[in-house]
Amino acid sequence: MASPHRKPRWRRRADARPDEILGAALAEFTERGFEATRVEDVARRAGLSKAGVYLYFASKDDLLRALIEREVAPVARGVAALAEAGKADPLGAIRAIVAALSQATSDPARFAVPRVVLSVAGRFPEIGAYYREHVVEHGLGALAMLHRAGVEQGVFRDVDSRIAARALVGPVMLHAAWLHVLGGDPGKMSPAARAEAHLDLVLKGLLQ
Amino acid sequence: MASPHRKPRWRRRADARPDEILGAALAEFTERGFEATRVEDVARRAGLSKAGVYLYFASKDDLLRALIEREVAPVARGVAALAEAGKADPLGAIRAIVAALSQATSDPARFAVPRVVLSVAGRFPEIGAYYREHVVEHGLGALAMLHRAGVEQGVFRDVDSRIAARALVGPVMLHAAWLHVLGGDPGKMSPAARAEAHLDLVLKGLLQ
DNA sequence: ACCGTAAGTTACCGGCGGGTCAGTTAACTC
DNA sequence: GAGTTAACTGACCCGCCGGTAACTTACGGT
Repeated sequence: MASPHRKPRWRRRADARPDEILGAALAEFTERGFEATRVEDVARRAGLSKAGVYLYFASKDDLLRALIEREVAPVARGVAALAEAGKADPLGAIRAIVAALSQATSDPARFAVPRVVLSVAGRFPEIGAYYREHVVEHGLGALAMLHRAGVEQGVFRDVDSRIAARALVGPVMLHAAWLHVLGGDPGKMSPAARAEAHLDLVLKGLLQ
Repeated sequence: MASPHRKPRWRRRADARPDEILGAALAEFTERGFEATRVEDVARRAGLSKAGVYLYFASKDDLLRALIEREVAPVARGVAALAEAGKADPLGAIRAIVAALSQATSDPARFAVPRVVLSVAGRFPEIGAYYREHVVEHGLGALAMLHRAGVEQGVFRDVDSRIAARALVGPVMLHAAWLHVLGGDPGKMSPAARAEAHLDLVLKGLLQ
């Protein structure tokens, strides 16, 4: 006999679906790139059918936009919080931020979004602009403010704040791109040690 | 009458074709991205038919590989030359290299190849690896050698040479990515001035 | 128990684009 | 010139994938 309590072929879970689909999309986009992943791949990984995805997102492009927006929001909040908290001790805050950034960008999963943005920005300039405004500009702006605060307290030299911000972040990002995009060998140095060595150099300078 | 000396509908130019096709491919890939450009777009821009392209390149992927290889070669030679020439005056050489890099990466055309590599490296890991070995590793290696030379001459502090190389190049590349990939506003500061300010910071340090 | 509806599914369509093929024509050789 | 070869083209093929339409099923309300 067929049990009257057989488990349903699928469940109605309208609340959870969008997040699950976006999660699957991030994973697939990271592994194969946006253009090469089929909507059906995303659907399968999220545990529903392709048409199911189209119940929540109007198009593949829309899926990408929604993904970036979702991922950007928490980063933007985190940046603002860190910057605000560090005004009293700019040097300490900068140390903490660079260390945290070095740690975060060492994790392929946490570098996934920048990776995707980098690869699709050519085809979707709005996405590039969105990411720049909400993450890059915001983050560099926060560091620049910390630098200004440090100048006023007499700890930092009075150089261009944007240059200072880039000098702090640039090498970390270069390393991450080299590692995750170009497939570089991580080597034996830990993210923390790398951050330390980098900070020492930028703070004290390269000259003898 | 139909002139017997009418100009031919096309010319046989087997020697020039490959280069022209690669040039067209670079332009199209830069404008639209690799995935979004059709082989026919490349063909049209190169002035022949789509089937003509397939006389010289086995596939679209092959076209991409050939392009990267062609573009990488001169850069690799240039790097080697600069590094060799600068051993006597490491500080001067580093100044020159950073200034030249800042200048070069400000030009969208000269940043086109890195841009394309960045965007396709996910789908073609061999291309990422190739670029890393022949350009990034090579370039950073040359800078690291200059740093070692400077340490021995007593001009530079004895820090990790790879860290030093990244600190010199990272901020410049970050700025280029911000400018050309994310669509940042160039602003009024000239590439030369930016290089100067950056060098001043990294050489003398951020601390008061 | 039985609706009504929203959440799913399966099956399909259409066109786009990578790649090929059969024929054409430029240009070199003798 | 006639013959040969290799460069080049136009027209075509076909598989893939974004998107949709028509149908089913879970499930809350009465």
